[in-house]
Amino acid sequence: MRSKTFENLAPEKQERVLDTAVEEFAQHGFHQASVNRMVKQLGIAKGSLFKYFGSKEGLFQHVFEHAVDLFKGPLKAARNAEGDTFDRLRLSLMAGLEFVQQHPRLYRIYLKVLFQENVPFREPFLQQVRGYSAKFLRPLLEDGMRRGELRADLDLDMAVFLIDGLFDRLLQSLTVPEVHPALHGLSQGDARQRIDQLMDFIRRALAANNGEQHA
Amino acid sequence: MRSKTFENLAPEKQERVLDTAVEEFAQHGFHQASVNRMVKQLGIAKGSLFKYFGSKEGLFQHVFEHAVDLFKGPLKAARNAEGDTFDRLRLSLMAGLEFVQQHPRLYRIYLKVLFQENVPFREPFLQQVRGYSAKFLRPLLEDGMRRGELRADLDLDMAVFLIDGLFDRLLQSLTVPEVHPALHGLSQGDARQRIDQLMDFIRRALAANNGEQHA
Amino acid sequence: MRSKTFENLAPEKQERVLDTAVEEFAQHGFHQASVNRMVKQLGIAKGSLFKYFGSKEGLFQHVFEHAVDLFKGPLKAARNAEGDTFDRLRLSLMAGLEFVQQHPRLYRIYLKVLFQENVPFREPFLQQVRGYSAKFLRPLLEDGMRRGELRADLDLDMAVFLIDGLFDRLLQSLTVPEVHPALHGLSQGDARQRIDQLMDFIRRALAANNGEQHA
Amino acid sequence: MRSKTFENLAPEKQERVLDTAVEEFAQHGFHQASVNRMVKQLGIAKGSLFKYFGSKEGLFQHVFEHAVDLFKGPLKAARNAEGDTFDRLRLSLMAGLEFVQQHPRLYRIYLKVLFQENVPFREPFLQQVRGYSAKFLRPLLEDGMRRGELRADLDLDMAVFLIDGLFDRLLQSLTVPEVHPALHGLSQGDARQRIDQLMDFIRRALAANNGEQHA
DNA sequence: TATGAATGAGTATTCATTCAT
DNA sequence: CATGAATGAATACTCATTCAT
Repeated sequence: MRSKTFENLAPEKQERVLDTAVEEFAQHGFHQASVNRMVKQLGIAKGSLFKYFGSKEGLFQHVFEHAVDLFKGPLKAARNAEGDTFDRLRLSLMAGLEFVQQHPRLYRIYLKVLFQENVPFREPFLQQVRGYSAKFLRPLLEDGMRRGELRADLDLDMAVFLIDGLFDRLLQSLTVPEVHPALHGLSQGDARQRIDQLMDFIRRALAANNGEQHA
Repeated sequence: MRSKTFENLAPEKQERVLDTAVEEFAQHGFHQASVNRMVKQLGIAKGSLFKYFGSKEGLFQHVFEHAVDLFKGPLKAARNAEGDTFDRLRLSLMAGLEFVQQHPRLYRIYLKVLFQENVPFREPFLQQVRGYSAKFLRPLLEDGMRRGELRADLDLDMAVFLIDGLFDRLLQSLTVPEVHPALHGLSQGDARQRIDQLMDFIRRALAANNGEQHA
Repeated sequence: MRSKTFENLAPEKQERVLDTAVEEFAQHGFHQASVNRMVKQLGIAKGSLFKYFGSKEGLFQHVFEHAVDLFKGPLKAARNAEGDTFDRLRLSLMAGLEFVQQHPRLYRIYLKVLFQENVPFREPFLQQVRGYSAKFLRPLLEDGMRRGELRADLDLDMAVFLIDGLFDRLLQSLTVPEVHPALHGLSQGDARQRIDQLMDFIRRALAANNGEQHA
Repeated sequence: MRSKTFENLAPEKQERVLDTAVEEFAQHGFHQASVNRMVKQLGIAKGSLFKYFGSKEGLFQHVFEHAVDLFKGPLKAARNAEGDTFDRLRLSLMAGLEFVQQHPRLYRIYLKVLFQENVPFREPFLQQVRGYSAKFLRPLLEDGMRRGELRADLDLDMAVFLIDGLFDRLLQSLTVPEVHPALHGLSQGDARQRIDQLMDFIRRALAANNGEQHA
């Protein structure tokens, strides 16, 4: 969707456009976001933005692709992590936390899209994120079972669901004020403690030996 | 907000109006919902709807209050449930499941409101729902600790957060297609099996004796 | 326009309806007045008001006729006043002042109608008020000329215009805040003084002997 | 309030828009004026008018400012006039007359605003017009007293009120049909005669020597 | 290539009036 | 006779999109 016109722009201008769009979409979601506000904020002509992206939808897609690109880094790092299954899970959670802390607006956009129907690129957007579970979490757990670190009777679907859900919820709680005010805005140390507690829960629920080595 | 005019209407008409509004809000959320579409769908004059509720906001509030009323029943049933802590947790989850299965659109509205800012009555709406954890889940867990059914070293905040998050996620997965397609639309039996698996996780993570009696 | 239905009402109810209408029209003028507000204020059904008067216009006409009726009394008193021309002019001004002080809302309605086109019954309304000059002021001045109390070279049209305009302006200034704040809300004594000053002006301008006997 | 968009328009289009707005506001007053009618009359899109002025209120403000600008010219001319106090008063009346004859619709708007509450910019609007008396008429009369052309016992407040009221009334009568049909639409010569008569009245009422030099 | 004026279908909301009960 | 639910054309205003300059 993004035209060559946009790619020919000075990189810093491209960045400014992207940043403004991210801010607007994060604050208002797709439908309530206003192209008027964006061009006003940017100080460029309305026609220009449409030349760059064709439509509001195209602009949104650009933001989406950018977010996916940014997410690839931490994911790859987590994928290559070493240690036992739980160590690697913990690292992937930390990677997620780092991402949402560095890109809170992208995370907000994702959360807004989650339950907003009629948002363009919603399906590919969500599939991409779900790909995390399918392509990363599941293999990790399969590996954990092969190694005997996880209970042999574990239902993989359900384990993926459990971890995915808990991780997601914890990230929301730690970063988005309105979901669980109680856990929001913890200090670095407290956040780490919550993460440890969560990992403890997961170990107890999933580990082969009831997580006793953990004590 | 709801005027006497509306209360004087024939009950079946009240129901039709409510149903149409629920459908519209569930599909589009508050801002994208269109009063025009609603009156067209209902076949009534635009002025009538505004006579009934004063404003789009008033109509939304009516829907919200209706939802809260509907939710009180299952909640009360769950509150009075007997058995050990895990039995009671399970029953409350079943109550939640029954509610979202019978009123999937109300659940969708709630989910849309969660991450939509600028929605009227958002705060009271969410507080009402959060009240579930605060007034119901927490006392239940406290009771479980007193009885010695839960680990003595359990952090209550975290336990509430964990269960609340998992229950919410499971309900989403079982009822809202776009969140976790894999778990959506299971047969009754399969859904029950998923619930059992989830309860097993929770027991392992929380029970005093590592849930061994469960085996 | 006023139906028999209305005339059959209990007099105190008739009065309440009239009073509410006067208040609404005085506050908002004809177009901005709201029938909704009136029936709400009155606690009667909307249909009833329309039964009584047929339309908003009919209600306005009723108010108008009521105002004219009320105005007849002071006018008659002023007409029968004794003394020289200037004494009688002064008494008619005092009569006008008393009227607008006792019925400020009716006066406000008149002022709103003055420059509001598209107001029903505007022409008859204004003609009725103008009748004051034509039927009362002009004969009084004619009489004054016959008696030799007024300059023989006086242009009657212009004299009527002058007095009418000044009286009207003074009443506005003394009773309606927004026209001439400087003169509004004077004490009884000060208002009387202003009236004396005005009469002095008029005597100087109109009297046969330059108003010297006045000193 | 007026946007750059409007200022960038071709001057003749700006004029057409302004003219249409003046016509609409003069005919109907602020509240009854219809933006729909204006754009229909202009043959432009509804959105355009709102781009130009932001709101109906903004459009009204533009008209108001335009009127004030137009009024500055005649006022300055009157201020610099020479001659005795009455000559200068007469010239200022002539200036007013010329203005209302050239811009009758602006004068109608002013008259409508006078007794219409809830009109935006009403207070500044009226203050601006009242400024005429405060800044122009009063100094002129003070000067007249210093020169000994006016009676020494004159109450200035009252004199300002008198002249202001009479001038206003005369302008209304000469230009707005519904106020005093008798004086409306006079020929140029007749109008001039009326003005002379009015000035004669004023001289008699205010002059030091009872206006005898006038005979 | 950038601009920004123009568009027009869309939004929520109001209100005098009608008429079946 | 009184009621008040129903009407629908009207209101001011928004906004993504187009296109001539």
